Amino acid sequence: MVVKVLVELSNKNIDRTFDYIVPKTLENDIKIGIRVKVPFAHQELEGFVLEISNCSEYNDLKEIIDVVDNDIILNKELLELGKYMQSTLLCTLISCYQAMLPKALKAKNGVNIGKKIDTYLTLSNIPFTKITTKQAEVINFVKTNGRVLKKEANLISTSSVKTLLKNGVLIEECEEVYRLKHDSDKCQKHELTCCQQDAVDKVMSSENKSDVFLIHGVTGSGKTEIYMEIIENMLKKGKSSIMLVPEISLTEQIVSRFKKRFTSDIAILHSRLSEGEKYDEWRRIAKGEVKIVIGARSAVFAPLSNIGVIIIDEEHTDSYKQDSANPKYHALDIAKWRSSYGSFPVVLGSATPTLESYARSEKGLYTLITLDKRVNGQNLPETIIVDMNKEMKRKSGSFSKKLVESMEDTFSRGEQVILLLNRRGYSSFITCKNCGYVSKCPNCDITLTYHKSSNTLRCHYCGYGTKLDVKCPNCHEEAISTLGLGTEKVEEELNKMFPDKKVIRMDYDTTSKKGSHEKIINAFQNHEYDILLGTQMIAKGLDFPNVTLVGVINADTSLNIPDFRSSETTFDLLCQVAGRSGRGDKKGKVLIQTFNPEHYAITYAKNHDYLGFYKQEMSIRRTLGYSPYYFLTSIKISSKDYEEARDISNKIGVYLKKNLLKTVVLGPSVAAVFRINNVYRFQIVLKYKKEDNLYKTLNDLIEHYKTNNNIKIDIDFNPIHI
DNA sequence: AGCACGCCGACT
DNA sequence: GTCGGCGTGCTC
Repeated sequence: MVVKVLVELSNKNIDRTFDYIVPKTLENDIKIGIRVKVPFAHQELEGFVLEISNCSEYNDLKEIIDVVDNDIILNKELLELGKYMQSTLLCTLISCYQAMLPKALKAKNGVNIGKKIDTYLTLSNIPFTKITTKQAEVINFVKTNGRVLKKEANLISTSSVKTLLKNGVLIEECEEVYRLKHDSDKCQKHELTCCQQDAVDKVMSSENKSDVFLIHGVTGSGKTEIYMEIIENMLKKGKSSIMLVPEISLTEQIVSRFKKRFTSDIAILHSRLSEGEKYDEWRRIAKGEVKIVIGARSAVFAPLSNIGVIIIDEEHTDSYKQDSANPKYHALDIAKWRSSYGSFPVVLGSATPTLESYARSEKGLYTLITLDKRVNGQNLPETIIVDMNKEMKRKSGSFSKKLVESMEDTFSRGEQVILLLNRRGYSSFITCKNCGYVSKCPNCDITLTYHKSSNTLRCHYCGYGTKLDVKCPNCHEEAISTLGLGTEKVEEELNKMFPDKKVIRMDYDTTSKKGSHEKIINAFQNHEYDILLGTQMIAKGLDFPNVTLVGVINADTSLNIPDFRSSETTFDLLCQVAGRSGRGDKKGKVLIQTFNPEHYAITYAKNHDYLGFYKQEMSIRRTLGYSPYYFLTSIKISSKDYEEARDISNKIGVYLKKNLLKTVVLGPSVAAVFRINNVYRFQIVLKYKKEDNLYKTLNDLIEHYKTNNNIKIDIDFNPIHI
């Protein structure tokens, strides 16, 4: 027996299978999709069995060392999906398979996290003759309880338990235990409105078709109830469901709503679980013990069988696209592939769909379902734009008079306030008033951010940190001062302005500890605090009925990012955060402070006018030749050697221009952040509508440079940021 | 990704 | 004369 094995190393040079002989003793354990241990280039590696055959073209085969799994890790669907990803994303096959699995199952780690096993003891019917007092105690303990944990019986006498097992008086049973506990108090489902029921019916009518639905529903229009109803309908038909939600909105709030309705049929996958917990959840899914999976991006790979629907909530969220590591996949593409593989619908939901999705629904590729009413019957909150250009002349700090007054008003009614500031840390940057020096990271081309609590300057790219010195390192004057503002500084201002009001801050720094996210939300929910101040992570999904005022301290930060999607991001963010106001039965209000009061992203957000924004942004995208009118692909070329990076980038640019005749080749230019961790980065952007030569040309490019370890070529199709 | 093989500089 | 630098190339 010969097996074709894909080893765990992700390298273009070995992005193929290698043949191994299976020793007779292991032949019975071999299945396609399990992991095996093999000798490979003077080391022992793990790899996946992708094929079984009885011969090989290669005649000097080595033997596999061992079999790692009993059960199949990659089923037929996932094996095929990986190949699809490899060919469309131009990455290594092994990286695709590894992206599908919890870390504990990536080859190599398998050994470290084993299953957690509990051992139980029961009484056999073998008669016992001679027994000691201790043994009698153990037998009695087992007899009265029927089935006991071995470790509990061991407390009486370990040696007695051992003897009784040896003599066959006791029987040992092993059971895998899952580390996550699921509560099981059922909750009543809400009565659906006609609009909601209509949406459910539409999706259910495509039950066995791989159709895509786009639910465009204003914040508070009850999309979650629709999802739950669809899932329940599928459940009744014996089908399973996957629901993707953005990582940051995967809070206990949402999860408990689902757990209460679907009890133990549900598995949760998110980054705050430990590796062991993730592995357990994955095992429950793979064994068919659950029918519903809720999770962030990678949950789209959940090994469920008989899938009825994949739902992607807040589909405009950019974290559905993996953009840091390979494979740079978009969960939506994976969902679509699985939907055509298994013939079931995909449901996308958002108050602010991506232009791409909305354009597809206009073209008839997706079925559009619009929900323009909030379920509580409330209108969307009144939104006021505050022109900070006028305010600044009064030197009023970060807060306009209007915002302060509105806050006082809200507090006087015993209601709560959410403040959004899209910038963590104390202030944006540090500068010298004497010579204009700006502190930058020594490894990256990035301005350092000041964090007051630790009195340090930190690089948000590589994590570099240094103590702040009041003396300017350039001109040696004591003239260092802070410019701009961050959450820490605003918190300080708030404490001065409203000394009797309690502020809780929620940003990357205060939520990095496990469970702190939940704690903050719960404390605010219980009105232990009056003000929730945070970065964009407060904008999504949170539901606080007592919040009637949302203030956006500075709407311009996201507007000023040099990216073609910055208007869309800003519009989305403002709509999302505005949706946090007035969710209960009280009227909500939103205040947006900005230096660009006329900007269309802000004015359309003020009027909650998605379509207006959509039309204007689409016409801009059309003139500038961006997505969704053109496809974009970014190619990053990086090297520690500046000259080599530059020269090869130029060469690649020439090569691409010669081979891609229907494509606009932009660059090479230096990447947005030219230097990160002392690696120099260049970028080429391709713009095209249809380019038949694209994959061949890029594949040849990768082939050509795959042996050069000094140069890294990174391809990102439909990048989120360029 | 590792690790060996291989061909050139400063030392016991 | 040898030890060891890391450039190139292979891994069933």
